[in-house]
Amino acid sequence: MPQLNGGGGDDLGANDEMISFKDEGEQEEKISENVSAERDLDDVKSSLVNESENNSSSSDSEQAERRPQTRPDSESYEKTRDYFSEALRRQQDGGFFKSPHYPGYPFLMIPDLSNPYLSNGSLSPSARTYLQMKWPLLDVPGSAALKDSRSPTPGHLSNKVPVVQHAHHVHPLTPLITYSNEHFSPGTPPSHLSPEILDPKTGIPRTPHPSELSPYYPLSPGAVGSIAHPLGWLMPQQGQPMYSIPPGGFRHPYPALAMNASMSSLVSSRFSPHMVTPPPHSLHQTGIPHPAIVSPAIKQEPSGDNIMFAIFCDRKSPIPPKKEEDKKPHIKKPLNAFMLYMKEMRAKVVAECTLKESAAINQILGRRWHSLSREEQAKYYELARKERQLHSQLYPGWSARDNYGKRKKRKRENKPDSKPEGKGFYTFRQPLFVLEYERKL
DNA sequence: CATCCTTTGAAGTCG
DNA sequence: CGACTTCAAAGGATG
Repeated sequence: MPQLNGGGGDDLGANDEMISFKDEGEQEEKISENVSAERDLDDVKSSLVNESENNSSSSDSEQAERRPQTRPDSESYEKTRDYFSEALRRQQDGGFFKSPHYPGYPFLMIPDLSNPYLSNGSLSPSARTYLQMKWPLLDVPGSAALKDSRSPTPGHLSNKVPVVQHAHHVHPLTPLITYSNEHFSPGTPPSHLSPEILDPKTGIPRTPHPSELSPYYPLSPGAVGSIAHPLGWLMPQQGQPMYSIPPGGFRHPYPALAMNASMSSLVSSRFSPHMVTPPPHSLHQTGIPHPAIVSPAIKQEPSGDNIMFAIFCDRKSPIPPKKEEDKKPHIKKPLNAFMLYMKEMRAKVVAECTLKESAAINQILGRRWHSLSREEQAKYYELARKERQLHSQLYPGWSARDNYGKRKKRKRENKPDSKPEGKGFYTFRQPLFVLEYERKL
């Protein structure tokens, strides 16, 4: 549950500098309301999840009262609905299932796990996107998959989970960006955040060339086309998947049967049974790991190259299978709402300023997080809730305890407000960076 | 090269 | 049960 700010939302002010720029920063149009609404916001945070489970949207009148300036959301929502329509149309046309131009990026058209509808009856944007992005590397079993990119329904495309293929010449993101960051970035978003590829010089959206679609996942020789990360908008930095893929990761311990069982409960009747039941022969190829699985044999965050190496060199994995089996793969924690928000917004903040230090970026994002409206935050809480839900379904036995203490993180001996050596840089300079950035906005 | 920094939230441990 | 700790992401800084 969201932690409440005991002091009326001053948790951001871990130090005095933070407090000082808290009042003069970005989004001035929100500040006045934030002062009064922040506590309210905090108060309601704790109820967001449960509330969203029962009624994914809060009172319209209340929202209108609280956030009159969030009206642009309706615009973006309209666009979102356009995406929906397009996605639905293509789905009905079978476009997603044909011509897997991006065979490595099936979209998981798993409907909302619990509450896909907003109060107005519309499908929750996050509900639709959530699972599309869940397994960004799903179904990239090997080069064969790529070579078989023309197959309408390739056998390797395991149907353990609903898999949606992109039509030719359709940007994998375009029809399926269901909730965008438009309301966060009214201006021209960075190309890596945008569902469209923007010309770096003109900023004009253009049709991405396949070779441009995936700067994150270099293809192995012989691979056909590049793969655009369906979560590129959400994880624009490295194009890393929500969860990393272990080397040889498609032999991961995640039991396909368990996945079938669990996923089937997530799959609505919208999906034909053939999508759910995978051909047995594909199991070993596409024993699709949830991206949360990270082999202990590698660093937690493999580069895109490593990922692709893992993908394309599955059988040539340098890690002996037995050794791999011995070591329990590292299953990451599901991301919480703020982490999801950070993933989505980080690149935008980075693009808007020269800062690259994550600590500074995170400070900005933390402030922005607090400036979000209730419904904006609710979107991420809902997303995080589904994240946890799916995670628990995928890894029934997993517990956060499994990762507890694994980092051998050196415990901070100092209190947060004290100034341990080595923290000086951040303690004194980072807020200035942030302040500078805030002033620019 | 491992860890720190920094953020919020979830979930763990501990008294 | 409340307080505290750890880990999720990120990447530059630091030792």
